[in-house]
Amino acid sequence: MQTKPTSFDIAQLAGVSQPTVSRALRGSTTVSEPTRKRIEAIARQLNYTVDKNASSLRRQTTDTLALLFFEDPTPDESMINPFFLSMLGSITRTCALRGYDLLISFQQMSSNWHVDFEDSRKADGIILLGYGDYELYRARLEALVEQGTHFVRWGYSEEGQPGTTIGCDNFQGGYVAGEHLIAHSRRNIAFLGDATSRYPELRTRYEGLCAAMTAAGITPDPKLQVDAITLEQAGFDAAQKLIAHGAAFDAIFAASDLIAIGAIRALEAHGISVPGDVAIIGFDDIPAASLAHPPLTTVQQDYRLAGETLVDALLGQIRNEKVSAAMLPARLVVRKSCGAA
Amino acid sequence: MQTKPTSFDIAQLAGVSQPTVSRALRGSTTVSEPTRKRIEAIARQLNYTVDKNASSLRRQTTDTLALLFFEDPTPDESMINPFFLSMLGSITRTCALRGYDLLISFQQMSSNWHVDFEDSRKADGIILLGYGDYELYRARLEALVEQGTHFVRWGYSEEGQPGTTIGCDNFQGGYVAGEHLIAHSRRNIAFLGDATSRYPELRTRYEGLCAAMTAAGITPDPKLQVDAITLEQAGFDAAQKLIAHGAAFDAIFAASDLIAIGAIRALEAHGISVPGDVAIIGFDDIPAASLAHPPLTTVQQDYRLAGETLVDALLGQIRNEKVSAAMLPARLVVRKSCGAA
DNA sequence: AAGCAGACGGCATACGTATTCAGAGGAATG
DNA sequence: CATTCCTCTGAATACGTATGCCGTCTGCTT
Repeated sequence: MQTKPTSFDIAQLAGVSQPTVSRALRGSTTVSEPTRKRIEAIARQLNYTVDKNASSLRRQTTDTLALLFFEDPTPDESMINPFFLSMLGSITRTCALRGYDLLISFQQMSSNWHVDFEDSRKADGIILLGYGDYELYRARLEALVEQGTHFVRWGYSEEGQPGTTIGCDNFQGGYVAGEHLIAHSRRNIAFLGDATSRYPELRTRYEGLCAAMTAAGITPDPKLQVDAITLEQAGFDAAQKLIAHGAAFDAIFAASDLIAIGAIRALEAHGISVPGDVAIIGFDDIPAASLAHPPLTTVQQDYRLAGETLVDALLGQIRNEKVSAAMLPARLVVRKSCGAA
Repeated sequence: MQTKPTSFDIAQLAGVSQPTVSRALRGSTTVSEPTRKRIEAIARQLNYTVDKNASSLRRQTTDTLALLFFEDPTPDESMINPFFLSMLGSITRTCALRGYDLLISFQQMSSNWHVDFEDSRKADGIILLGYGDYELYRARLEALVEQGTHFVRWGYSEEGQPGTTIGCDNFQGGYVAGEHLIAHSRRNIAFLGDATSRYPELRTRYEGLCAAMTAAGITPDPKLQVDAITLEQAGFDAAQKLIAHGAAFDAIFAASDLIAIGAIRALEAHGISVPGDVAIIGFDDIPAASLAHPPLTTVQQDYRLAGETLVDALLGQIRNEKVSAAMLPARLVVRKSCGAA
């Protein structure tokens, strides 16, 4: 068995024509029961599998999706946001269930990924995963739309935005975090995370927090907000800056778990106890959150549902269905770092 | 521009034949400089990309590798060994550098993955990633070899094993961990990790530890070895068992960081201080290791080199070069949990 | 002036599958 | 018994690219 068997080989052995083999194996069309059985038996015996390339070429569809990670400040691929890694598992799983293969790629923002997948018929559609400077790639998204490329994005969802976006309800997540802290008598809540338009997801979390504070009659103090991107080191630095600034605070809401973990490290270095002096809540519920010390209370994004929703939205779009943006709920997971029971 | 441009379209516009276009874009063969320039200009202008399926079909090669994760005790894809996730980044990166796409798939051991990739010409070769019951899939590996499928495996490397295996020097890793603990006056070193033949990687780490102890004149105590697979909960349980057993120990070498982290949790629950009462060293250097409390001293596997080596070995095999197994060095990363400066 | 090599590029075809069209045979119907 | 209508299957072809083979034209040699 040096050379891979083709549908012709099977046809010959079964005493039928190649098209009949194709029909029999592909199901649907009219092939008599005995013929089909015979063909299937021979196919199994020869270990036959349909040649993916020939099939894709003929059908003009690949049954493959492409997953594109891109992250702005990632010099090293080891620093991929752990939350995205969790989602990866869910996405591959959903793809497999739906009968699709998954092509994966990490990209620099600068590369011309937008030409590279559906154009060359490597994939039927693209899933975009990554935070980053939104304005930088908005033009590219628009190009994708114009080009008729199928894609969905994870992230911040906004009116009039190109393409379909699936995201977590960042505002609500920030709100429940704020509520919880306030309910446990914290009043001076700091926010560590970028509040500029570069990272709309993070800013929205901040807005949720502010809304919760305002609702409780507390005025958010702009001095208690420090920019940080989603890296542990950024969290550390931001907390340093916050402390150095001198404004009093009894709680921190971090825009991500990594930031929170970095912040804890900084607080600890300054002899500030968590949650005694300062309560902390993170965002994402990455695997490391429960390992942190103290275990991190955090706003959980349902990566499982997220992956599933992304894949199904993309498949819907490929089938030319009307697909709309979706906002997934966020849920508070209470552990030790917030000082609640 | 509704329909994707083909090499015919370009040919027509350039006033040449389709084969000339193919030759011009593919490089190598004889096409005059001006013609090539002209063709390239038109191609760029039309946003032309080679149809991957047609090209693969014609050339009988896909320029795609498949990455197969499989893990024995993984009910949930979120529990993928973090070390493998780190490696994923390195593998995708190397693939991209080498001009290959990467197809990714998580598999149950029970599925018939071995038929599914190279057979159907989805990929030119397969990278196998995952610990697990070795005997269970040895037969499948042999089938792959017989079938002439190109593949490389990450893991335990043994004489007479089917296929090419790249792995970390687990023995040496265990040895340096042992040496370090002994050098810091720990004598009663426990090992948490499976020492059966089901997980040869873990057992080899244990053997390395034992060798170091023996070299220092210490006789390893079998009572201080408790089976555990690479999960945090397993580490917790194993440590519980170790404590309950009553034998004295002043150090733990855990077969993986997850086990170590679980063990720390168990020790802490029993009021045993780390590293005061018990020093701990893990294995892998997963991202969470440095976040653990105390930060975990661990034997680092170079995931970066590992991914690169895997990809290059596979590509070598595909090019029919003689590829041999490789053993990558392990390196001790000293943090707080071992009690050294 | 005739021959010849070499550079360039076209023709034909193959890769393996899926689908359209049409035809053969049989059953059903009048 | 003739006609119609299915049911099943084969012949032909298209998908888009890459490559072996061969022709042509230029320019150079003798």
